[in-house]
This record gives sequence, structure tokens and C-alpha cells, in this order.
Amino acid sequence: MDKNDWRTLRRMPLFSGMNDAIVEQVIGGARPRVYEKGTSLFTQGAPAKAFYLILDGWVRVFRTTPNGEETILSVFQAGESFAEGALFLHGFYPASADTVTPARLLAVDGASLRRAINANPDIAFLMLGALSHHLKEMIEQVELLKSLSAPQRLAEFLFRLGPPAEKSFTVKLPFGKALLARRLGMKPESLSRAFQRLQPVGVQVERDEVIIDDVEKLLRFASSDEP
Amino acid sequence: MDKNDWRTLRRMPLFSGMNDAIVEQVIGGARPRVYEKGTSLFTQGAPAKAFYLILDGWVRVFRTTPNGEETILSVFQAGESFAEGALFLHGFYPASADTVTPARLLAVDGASLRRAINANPDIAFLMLGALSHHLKEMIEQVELLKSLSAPQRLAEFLFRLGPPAEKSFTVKLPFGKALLARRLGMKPESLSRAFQRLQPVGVQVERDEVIIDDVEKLLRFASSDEP
DNA sequence: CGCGGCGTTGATCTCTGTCAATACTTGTGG
DNA sequence: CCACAAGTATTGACAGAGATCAACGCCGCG
Repeated sequence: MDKNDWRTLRRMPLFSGMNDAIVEQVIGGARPRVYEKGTSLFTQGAPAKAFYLILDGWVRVFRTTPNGEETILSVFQAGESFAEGALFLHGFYPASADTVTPARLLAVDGASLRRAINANPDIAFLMLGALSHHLKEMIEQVELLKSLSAPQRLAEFLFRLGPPAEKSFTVKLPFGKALLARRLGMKPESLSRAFQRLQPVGVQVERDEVIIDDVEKLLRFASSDEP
Repeated sequence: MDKNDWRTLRRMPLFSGMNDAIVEQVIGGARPRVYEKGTSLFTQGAPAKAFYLILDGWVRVFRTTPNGEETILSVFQAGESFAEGALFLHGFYPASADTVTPARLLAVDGASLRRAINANPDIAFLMLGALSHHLKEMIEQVELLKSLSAPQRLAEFLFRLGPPAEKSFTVKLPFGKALLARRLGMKPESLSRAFQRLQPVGVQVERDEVIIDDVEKLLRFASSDEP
């Protein structure tokens, strides 16, 4: 774990503005481990052992429905943490997770996290903050699913991808379109069509490069009732 | 606050199996207050002052979309708590809430909750548990929205409404059908039709009374890929 | 009795999933 | 280096789900 890793950790929402001492107390003796693409980290229903901090790569969290399909709940990247909640539930992971790229992760043991919280109540507030953040994200996802059309959800997603307060910008899609489609609650075919629908609003796609001409216009489309 | 109220509190998921001393530390000096139907408790974007415990009645949590519509996120009943997360976010409620029936609530001040946590770390674990629980609920809602049809979501909901391990049962719908429809992410018209679709699976509706003939069959319908 | 809120029903239209065919990309082995 | 195979993305035709708009029925209430 080098200097860069520590910077990544310090910048994580989980540790918002805390010093290295706190970070060290939380991660305890955890050492970074490398996972190859497609490695399963934990499975829905398995005993909850740890939560994870991402140093590098992308991770996908999903649920397997009774009839065997996978529903993507979220996709996390370097600098984010996940599965904190599982440790305070009733002992079992409520979802599964695996890596979608090669990844380097820190797995923090549940028992040692509890010890850290007891030793230093500040850490409790960090965890409460992280959980609240995840909760807010899920709340927003529910709102989007219930109130917006597929192209509008895509517009929302692209908007959040861009730098704040830019009139126009270019981004590389963070992960494959098949995964993106399911993350947004639609089929890959619908994602293709959603991109087409966004052309009149100033969105161009080439491979995994997306050009947004007019953020204003994009946002107006996302929140209009006339799709 | 009478004996009954204390029993309600002790049974809340938030306080799972804790004694009155803990309950008292959490609620601090909060006194129950009566709200008439339709009273707003807090609004999206307002400074987060408190979280709530429901002693009586029903509460609806929703977000107002940019174009003015309301999306229902959850509906809570007596014995449940909500808005804990807002206190650990960045100072603002991410959603609005109001009462859908006359209600009696306990509002626990954010500042005093923080003091309680610092005084007794056990309380931190209670709050972490409550937040994890809410997060899990939202996760499940996302899964249902992404993977099931409207009638299937209704079937799921009815199933959870019933007593565990009964072959057949009758329930009164907990709230109006218009609200139920939006809670399930559909329009009232679609809810009517969803109920019709459930007749062949042994579901009969009369007013707000629902009869489930065969729970097994209902569940099979909810998790089949042939709607 | 008539009125207003709530729920249902019907007709229609749009969106999204499905199925199938076709590029295009990437990787592999000859 | 090329040919081929496999995975990934797009496109088209179609069917079904759900939204929308409008009308009607049903209660409860003044």
C-alpha cells in the first residue's frame, strides 16, 4: 500500500476530511489484495464477514432473482466503499458482488470494525455517514426508476458523469454498455435506442466516447414530462 | 406517553431487544405530538432537524421531481422509525414526509441524538442497524422495480402483508389504493388492472378487503418469468 | 338528494422487451 | 499477417405492458 493508496483512502467519502490515524483505525490490519476480473467477492445470503474499500478497479453489486436473473444495484469505482450495511444487518449479505475489471481492494473485517467503533466513537459517525450516503443513492435510484423514461434516466446518468458547471464536455463511458443498460434498469437494445433519442438534445456517441454539447438542454430533457 | 407507547417503542426494529433505559437515552426529552392527516413533517432540502418514531398512524415519504410530480419512496406505520439517515448526511433532508392518517409521533432532535451516541456507543450500533435496515428495504425496492411487472410487484406486496406461513388469509389494505399504486411504482388505473390479473391466482378484492386463497400460487406468480 | 372523492372500465397510444439478423471488435491460432 | 471465432453493439419488426384520456359507477357526506 503506497502513498497513492493513502491519498485515495483519505479522499473517500467515508473518511471525509479525516486524518491518517482515523483511516488506520478503521482498516485495522487489512492488506490490499488483487482480484482478477469477474471474481466474486461475496454472495447473497452468505454470512457477512467484511466490507470493502476500492483502491483500483470497478465492482458490481447485484441481486439474483428467484428465477435466476441478475439485477444490478450499483457499480462502484476506486475511491468508494461498499457493503458496510451488511455488517450491521442480521449477519448475511443481502446482495452479491464481483469485480468487473481487475481490481485492488481492502476488505475490512466486521469484528475488527466493531472494535474500532467501540474504541473511538468518531468512527461510528463515519459509518453512519457512509450508510446514509448509500441510502440516499438508493432513494434517488428509486425516484428515477419510478418517474423517468429510459432515455431520461440515461440523460441523468450522463449529466452526473460530467464535471460540475460545464456547458459541454466529453467523457469515456466508465464501463461496458451492457452493464450500463442494466444499471439503468433497461435492456442493452433500449440503451442503444436511448442514445439515439438523445441525439437531438446534443449527445453524440462513438464507441465508448460520449460528447455532450449542451448540458442545459440535456437536463431540461431529463426533467420534462414530454419525452 | 403511556405503557402502551413504551411497548410500541421497545418492539421497534430500531430498539430490537433493548431495555427501557436505552430507549429513554435515545428519545431524550422528546414528547409525543399529535398531527392531523396531511400534515407536512419536513420538506426535501430543508435543514435536517430530527428523525421520527411513529406511535400511531401512517406516514408517507416522497420526493418531488423537478417537474412537480411526487414519487412515493416508502410508507411507514406505527412501530417504525424514519429519517435517521438525514441526520448524518450533509444537513438536509433528501425527501419530504407527511402524515396520511391522523398520527402520533416522537421527533428526536439530531443534536441530542449525537450526544446520546457519544455517551453510549451501543446506541451507535442501534442507529447503524436501523440505517442498514432502511438501505436493505430500498435495495429490495430497486430490485422489484427493475425485475418484476406491475402485477408481480403487487403480488409481492400482498404476500408480505400476510402472516408468515399461512396457506390463505384475508387482509385490509393498509392505505388507499391511489397511494398504494404510487408506492408500487404504477398509476392507479394499472393497480386496478393488476388486481384483475391476480384473480386467476386466487386473489379477490372487495373494497379494501383482500382475500388470498393460495399463498404458494401467489408467490409462484410473483417470481415467474411468464407474466 | 345531489355532490365530490375514489375507484373502475374502456379505447388508444407509446414505450420497452423480445426475437432475429447484421455489423463491428477483439482475440486466437494457423 | 490473415482467417476465423466469440463477444459486443446496433438495427429492424413485432408484441405486450403500462400510461393516458375520458367516461362512468359507487359510496359517503352534507
